[in-house]
Amino acid sequence: MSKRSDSWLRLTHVVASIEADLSKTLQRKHGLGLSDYRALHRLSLSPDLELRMQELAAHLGLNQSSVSRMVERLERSGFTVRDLCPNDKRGVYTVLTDKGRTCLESAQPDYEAALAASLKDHGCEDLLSAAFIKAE
Amino acid sequence: MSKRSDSWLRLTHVVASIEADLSKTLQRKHGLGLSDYRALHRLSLSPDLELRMQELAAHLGLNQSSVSRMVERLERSGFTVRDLCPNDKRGVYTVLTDKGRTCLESAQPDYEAALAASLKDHGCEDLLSAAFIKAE
DNA sequence: CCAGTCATTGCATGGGCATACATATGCACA
DNA sequence: TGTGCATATGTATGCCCATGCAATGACTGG
Repeated sequence: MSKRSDSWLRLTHVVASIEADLSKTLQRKHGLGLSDYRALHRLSLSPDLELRMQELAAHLGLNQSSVSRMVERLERSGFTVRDLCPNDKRGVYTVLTDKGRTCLESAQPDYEAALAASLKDHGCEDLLSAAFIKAE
Repeated sequence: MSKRSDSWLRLTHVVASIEADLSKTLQRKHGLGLSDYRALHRLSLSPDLELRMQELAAHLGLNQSSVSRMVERLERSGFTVRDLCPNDKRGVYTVLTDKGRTCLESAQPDYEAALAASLKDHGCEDLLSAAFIKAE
């Protein structure tokens, strides 16, 4: 009955479907999960190519423990290294490696392309502009 | 750089956050998962309060196997019962029980309220209307 | 009899919550 | 001033859950 929850359902389906597309593309072409890709991306935007776990978690919208394990994955793949924070011995920096940067750069075009294609596939080419008309 | 992927990221974060809110509300107040709630809802819309696994999967945007296990959960809680399809012995109907209908009816107002509140919290009160301006 | 369809099941994965542990910080009190 | 304790913060780990994929088994229809 509620128009609102009905629209919400549609929106979530579309978003989930597109996210799945992106995830599969990244996995297939680069062996990278969606969160992993986004983590690399975030790191690449950071001045020193490094972020603390919490910052990463906040940026990605993930739980702190999930990030801890994600970083473990990234580190196993050689895309990042952990670096102890000198000032605060509790803190841990995750630093993007050259390999990580290279991987990101190779994945980025595929990600962008897949996003554009998937949006189009779902007839949502103007969803993003519509969604953020008034955002800031 | 890409404005598109940037907006997409924002959108996914908002959606994920709201979905998490909804999920927690349902879990806390009714012991129901988000997919479970939506399954009950779909079933309630069906003429005979029943759907086959595949139909349910399609409606929910979930994998067939996920639905199979979800129905297992619902059945354990007494919200649905399985019913063999007479014409096609491969098929299985999932039928909403009275208990299931009751549970859904009690959860529905909370779901709607939580959705409205969460949308508001995220400053997305007009996201839905914006998103579907041109949809049909 | 064979190809396609439906549901279930084994397995792997990513995520969250609660907890543990190390460190930091602030505060009370002598 | 300094010491010690309580509390807060940062990360890692154990556990559980929902989901997807692939394989299986039952059945259908040509």
